[in-house]
Amino acid sequence: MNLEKRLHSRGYRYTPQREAVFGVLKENEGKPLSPEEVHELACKRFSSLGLTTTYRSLELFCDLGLATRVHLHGDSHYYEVNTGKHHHHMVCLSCGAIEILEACLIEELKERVRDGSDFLVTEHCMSLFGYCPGCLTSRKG
Amino acid sequence: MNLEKRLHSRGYRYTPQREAVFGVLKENEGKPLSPEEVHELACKRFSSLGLTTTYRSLELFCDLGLATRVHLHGDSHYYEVNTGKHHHHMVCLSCGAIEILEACLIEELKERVRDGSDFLVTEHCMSLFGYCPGCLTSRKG
DNA sequence: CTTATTGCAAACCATTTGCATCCGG
DNA sequence: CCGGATGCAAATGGTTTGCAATAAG
Repeated sequence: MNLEKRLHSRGYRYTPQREAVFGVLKENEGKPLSPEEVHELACKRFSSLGLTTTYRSLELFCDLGLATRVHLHGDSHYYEVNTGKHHHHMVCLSCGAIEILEACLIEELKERVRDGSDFLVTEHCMSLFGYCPGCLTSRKG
Repeated sequence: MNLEKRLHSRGYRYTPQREAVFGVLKENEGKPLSPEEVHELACKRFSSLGLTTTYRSLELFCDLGLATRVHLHGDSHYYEVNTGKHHHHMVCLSCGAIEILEACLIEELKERVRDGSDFLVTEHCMSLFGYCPGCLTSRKG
């Protein structure tokens, strides 16, 4: 289902601003972007796009399940198009590069939680930090 | 080693403000606190403590390895005294309660990363979200 | 005495909100 | 046309910074 139908099916309007923001997310699948970055890129598609609208669109897409918030070390938020594929991220502490990590041991961990307490786990977030291949080699260089 | 010696050994001064802030962290071992919360509690020990000083003390303690930043879903930072015991947190989405989770599968995950890419993992953060035993039972009624 | 530390006020910066205008349906 | 959506400007809230006064060693 495309963006227009998704929006209409939930009673929202299909606007060029939303199209621009969503287009940027899709084009950067797997690369978490800050609202600022999204705005800058989306302005190339719809030049008069306001930053406020960018924020509001990103939140809306999260509500609709079209995008997800990514929680990294930093303070600002990041957003990614929701592909349905569960994954985490590895962030390079040197250059800031972000790699996708498909491995996730949450199911095993949930088992342990279930055994150890009555807490019901419904969500989780995890990020790994370290050094990417590029920074490792140039450092040794 | 106590706080006074730790500070002096690194050339910092031992002040009642720092003592108050550190005391609050120690007293709340295992319970991540926001700077605001730390400030409020520390004021009971040193009433004229400024919020700015609280922020600066918390950062200093992290640098000295006496405290650690905790990364939860929310936007504000949390701090915890550093006990040396690695652990994560489970946050209740209903009442906000935070439970300590000692289980951690990072070593297994590092193995997988090592096999799958050249990324060198040095740090990680993880938080689980869900519902605590109390909220689960009261919800069922 | 010397200078790190403190507390205040002001600056900062990402994000949110109020509101008049605009435009999708 | 009508109400949701937009963009601007102003407000917000957590955090940081500048600076003169203070106090640790």
